[in-house]
Formats: sequence, C-alpha cells, structure tokens
Amino acid sequence: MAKDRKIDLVILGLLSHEDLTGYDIKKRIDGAINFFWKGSFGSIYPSLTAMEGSGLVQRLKDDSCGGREKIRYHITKKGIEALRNWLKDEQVCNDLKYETLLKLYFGGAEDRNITLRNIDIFEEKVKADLEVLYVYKSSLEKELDNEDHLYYYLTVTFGIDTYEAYLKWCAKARKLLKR
Amino acid sequence: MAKDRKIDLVILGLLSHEDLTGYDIKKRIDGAINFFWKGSFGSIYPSLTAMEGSGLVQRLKDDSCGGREKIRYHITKKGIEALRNWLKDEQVCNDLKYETLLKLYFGGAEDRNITLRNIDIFEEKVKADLEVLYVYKSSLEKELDNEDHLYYYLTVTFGIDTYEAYLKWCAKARKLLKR
DNA sequence: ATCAGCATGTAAGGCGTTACATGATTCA
DNA sequence: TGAATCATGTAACGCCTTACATGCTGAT
Repeated sequence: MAKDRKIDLVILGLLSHEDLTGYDIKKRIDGAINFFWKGSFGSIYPSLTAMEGSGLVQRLKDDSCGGREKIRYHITKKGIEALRNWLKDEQVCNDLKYETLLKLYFGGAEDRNITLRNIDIFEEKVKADLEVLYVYKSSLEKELDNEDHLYYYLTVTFGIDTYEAYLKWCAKARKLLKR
Repeated sequence: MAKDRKIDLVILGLLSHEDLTGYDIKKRIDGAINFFWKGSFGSIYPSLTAMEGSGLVQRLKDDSCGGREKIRYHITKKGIEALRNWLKDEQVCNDLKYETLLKLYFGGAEDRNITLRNIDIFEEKVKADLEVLYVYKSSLEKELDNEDHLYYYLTVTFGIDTYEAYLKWCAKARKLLKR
C-alpha cells in the first residue's frame, strides 16, 4: 500500500463492515466521517483500483439488475490485515489547517471589525455543524451496546465537545476584542 | 497570487510585521503558528520567488557582513493589499485531518485495548502541546495592550481551550471503553 | 422532457513534502 | 575536528482536487 495515502485506510475501514461501491464509499465519507476526513471520487476510484491490484480488496460480480454497471468491493484477508496493522501503528498524523486562526493571527493588518466578522463566520459554521452532530449523537446513543456504534459515538462526542469549546472561545474572544 | 497557496498569505502576514529571510520565516512558522498551520522550505522559497515576481514582496540589499548570502524580504504596498483582501474575504477553509479519529472510528476491527492505547498516545501529545501553549499564554498576557499580542493571545487561548476539551473527552472515552 | 441522483472513471494541474546539494559560521 | 545552526535552493515524487466525459434511472 502507498505510504501516505490514508484514503486507502478509510476505504478499508468502511469495507471491513460491508461490501460497497465506490459511490457508496463516497457517500459514507460525506457523512459523519466528513468532520475529520475528506475524500473525492478522484481519489477513491484510483485507490480501489490500486488496492485491487495489491490484493487488499476484490471486485464482486456485478449484481445490478440492468442499469449502469455497479462494482461492489469486498475486503480480503490481506486487507483486514493492513487495516489492523494501521490501527496498531502508534504513529499518527493529525494535520490541522485552520485558516480562521491564520486570519486571526494576522488580524492586526486590518480593522478589528474584520476580525470580529471572521469570528462570526466561524461561529455560524460551528453552530450549523453542531446541529448535525447532535442529531448523530441522539441516534447513536440509543444503541451503544453495538460495538461499532460505540466507536462512532465517541467520534461524534469528540466533535461536540470541541465544537462547544469553540463556541465558548468565540464569546470570550469577542469580549476581549470589543473592550 | 496562486489561488490556493495559503503559504503566500502566511508569509505576507509575517512580513507585514518585519522584514525576514526565508529561514526566519520558517522559524516563525515552526513557533506558535505551527499549531494551526505548517510550512516547509520547499514551499517557502518558491513562494517568495513567485511573490517577488508578482510584486507582492521585494528583496532587500544583502546586509550580511560576510558569511553566506542572506536575502531579506520586504512586503510591498501590493502585498499589504493582498493580505488585507484575504482577511476580508469571507470564504475560509478549515481543513482538519484527524488520523486519531479515523482510527477511533474504525476501532471495531481490532481489540479495544488498541483503541485505548491510541487514546493514550493522543492524550500524551495533547498534554505536551498544552505545556507549550501555557508558556506562550503567560508571556503574552503581560502585554495585551499591544494590538498584535492580543491577536496572538487569542490564537493561543483557542488552542488551550480546545486542547483542554480534548483531555476531558479522553477521560470520558476511556471510561466508556472500559465499561 | 428534464433534472436530480446513481455510477464509474480519467486528465490536468496545483500544492506540498522529503531528500538532496551546497557551504559558511560558531561552539565545544 | 566535528556537530549544530544558519542559509538558500532544487528535484522528484506523491497526493488530492476540480473538471470533464459518459450514460442510466426515476420522479415531476
């Protein structure tokens, strides 16, 4: 597997639960995962092709009744192995790029109102995201006995906790800037 | 300026305070900025060359007394303009890639202890980063009257608030996973 | 009929990292 | 003398996004 193509692991992770098409994978990534990882068709399809070549996934027979061809992929034993090795690998890369903080840091080059406006924009986005996260949370906490739901739940509460911290920070920052 | 090369703005932001060499810029980025943005020599030097070409920055005369050549850059009026336009632009891209959350999300493919270990690793890193942030904070809060320091201070408290939220989440997550 | 959604894929191009090449100075 | 730091730059390579190409199905 390519050294740094994390999209491979996202796909393997998804396929470890169920067989999926590239299109399905994209939809899954655009859901809850989107809060901490992104992926486009332009990376998903080539990844699937490459991983088929290295035996991490395999194509299933086309089971679509008419309509356009539909390729569902299944994870192989080798694929499961690769996924587990990654989970056990203690090296992680959390790569955070906050353009909002960059603008804040250099806010001195403009009027304070610009910074205040940028904080408002950030806050709006955070509030909207939080709404979505709350919905995920309430639907997940009903079935925490399900092992997988517990993991999903934890990623959602991670989002909620940090986003709520963002909101508190916004209020404090606004106060300081208006003083 | 290139459409999506944010490193240009980081450099312009830094140069809006003082004239710097590429090497200096790298050091600044590796400081407090590193918590929300990264940059390597391989992106900094080409960016400087490109921005000189488009008149956003200009080379100063070599003022090094002997030793290796040393190129200090100065931001031009056009550069200031570009920086301000970016600050006023309401579109922002906060691109967060948490490999830790990815591993958590797919934790079901391995033993729970692996997930617990991954949370430990995350927590260790967060605690270490927090120590650094606390130092920045205490040195900055002494001079909040300085306009720029106020902005730096706000980015640091952003980091502290979110990192503290991370730590609280770690404790909760551990409890749930050990139940 | 037309538009949204389903479905797969490629091509171009941008951004960025890593590693390498080069060489001076300073300090132990 | 050797290592660390200062200092600039290039080259290779990888990853990813955007846009494009193609075409079916189902609902309005």
